[in-house]
Amino acid sequence: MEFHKKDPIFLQIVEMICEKILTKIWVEGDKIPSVRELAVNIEVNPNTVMRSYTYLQEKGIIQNRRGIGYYVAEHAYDDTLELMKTNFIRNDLPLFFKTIKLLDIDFDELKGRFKKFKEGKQEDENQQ
Amino acid sequence: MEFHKKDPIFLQIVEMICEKILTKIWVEGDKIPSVRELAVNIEVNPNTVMRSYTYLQEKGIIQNRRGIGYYVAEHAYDDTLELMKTNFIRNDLPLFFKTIKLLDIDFDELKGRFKKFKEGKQEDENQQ
Amino acid sequence: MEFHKKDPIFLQIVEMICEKILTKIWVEGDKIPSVRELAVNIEVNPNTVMRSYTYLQEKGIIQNRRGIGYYVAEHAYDDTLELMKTNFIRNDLPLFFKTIKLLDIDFDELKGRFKKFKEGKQEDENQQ
Amino acid sequence: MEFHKKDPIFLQIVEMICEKILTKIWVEGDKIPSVRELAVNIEVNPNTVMRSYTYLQEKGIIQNRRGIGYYVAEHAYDDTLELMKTNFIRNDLPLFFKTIKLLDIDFDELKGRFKKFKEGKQEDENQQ
DNA sequence: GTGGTCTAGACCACC
DNA sequence: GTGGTCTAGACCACA
Repeated sequence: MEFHKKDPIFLQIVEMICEKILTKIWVEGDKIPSVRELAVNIEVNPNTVMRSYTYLQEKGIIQNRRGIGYYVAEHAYDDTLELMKTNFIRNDLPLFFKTIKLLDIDFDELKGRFKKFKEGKQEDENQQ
Repeated sequence: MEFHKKDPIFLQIVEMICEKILTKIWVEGDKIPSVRELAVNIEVNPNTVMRSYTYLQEKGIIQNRRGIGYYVAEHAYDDTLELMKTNFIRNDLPLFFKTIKLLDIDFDELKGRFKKFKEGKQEDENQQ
Repeated sequence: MEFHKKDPIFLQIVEMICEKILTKIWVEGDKIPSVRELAVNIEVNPNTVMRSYTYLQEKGIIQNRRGIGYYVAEHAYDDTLELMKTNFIRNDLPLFFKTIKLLDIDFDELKGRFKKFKEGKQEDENQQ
Repeated sequence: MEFHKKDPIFLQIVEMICEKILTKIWVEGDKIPSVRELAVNIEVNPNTVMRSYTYLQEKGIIQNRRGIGYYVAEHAYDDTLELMKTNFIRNDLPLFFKTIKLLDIDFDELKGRFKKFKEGKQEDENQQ
């Protein structure tokens, strides 16, 4: 897994997990990889993965069964969607709008790009 | 000037300057405030302002005339626009699209929000 | 480490690091000293070392692994050589030639001097 | 006149004057431009020119006749040559040698370049 | 432990 | 007056 340096790594892991849940790759009740296992897979310090899991547990998206492992919690899909949506609308969107306006970018042109993006990424979707 | 703590202050200063240039408040050849002057104005340490100026000079957006001060460089407007635009398209846009798709947000609804945003900010526009 | 005062210290540190890379004392993938460690070693403020590292990172010669430290980047040797060589040919050489011509210095005599220089420095070579 | 930012401007002016003397464009006894005149010509603060003249006067290369102006001093040619030569050999040459060695540049190839340089610049020589 | 940012204050060379 | 560099020391987030 590759990380950009804009956000902390543990948040990028969180996001990766949220994606799995939103795309129904992982559904409620599924066991997710152990801290160590994931750490090895994505070549990251176990502490960092631990931090991601703790974060997600606090948000109620995953649950720990002691000695067994972490599981996708009940209502995880809805909670994740809710969490990311409010986050997006509160934080990302205003900045996004500000930039579009400042750079004088045509919103309709963006729509075209978005369509292409959706189609172009179709095949990659189930990888990884 | 107020700073959020998501980005480092010196980058927020950079952005502030870029905005001045993009909105033509500062145009090519204009002298910009001296390091110390700006530092006092926005209540920040001169080192921090210095860092912003150095950064902008490396990008070719401002230029130093020795012993005199910093000036908005030639082609600063075009360079700034270019720089921010490619940056936006390469980095922000893909992430933005990815999130919209993942959260299944309606693009046309966004357009409505954007219109409101633009109008809502109308009155601030001519302040500085 | 001793510094002359013609150039800023942080650039002398940069040069020192480039030399280590060019002489293969440090090779691609090597971890270089942490900011604090080097700062103590060469008796300089950590900020100054930080500045050197940031500079080198921008040039793509070293890379940061978050929370771990700085490493000599891929192709660092080639990049460094390339960077210094073009720099030398574009900036130093013309000035050098201009001066030699102006002072009417014999080029072949210089060659002799250079040989002596090379031999005279021979014993220092393997120190660090 | 254009200045690079490696050296202070006043030293670049000094050098420019030395060149005029070494190329015999200005010879002993010649009146050189007044501080103000030169300052206007090369678009520089008069104080800066003044500093150059003072510097040269201290070195005995130009002389001030009060109320009249500055003149190229006796033995200016020899003194300039001497001054620049020792300067070159003491400061520039060792650095130059060090770099050539580090970058593993062939000295004989340099000689070829120098020849070309000499010829290529032939026609520019008497301008300015 | 690592880097990264910031403040405060000093000193210097240059214009 | 201007920028530029450096030190000292602090604080923070991240791995």
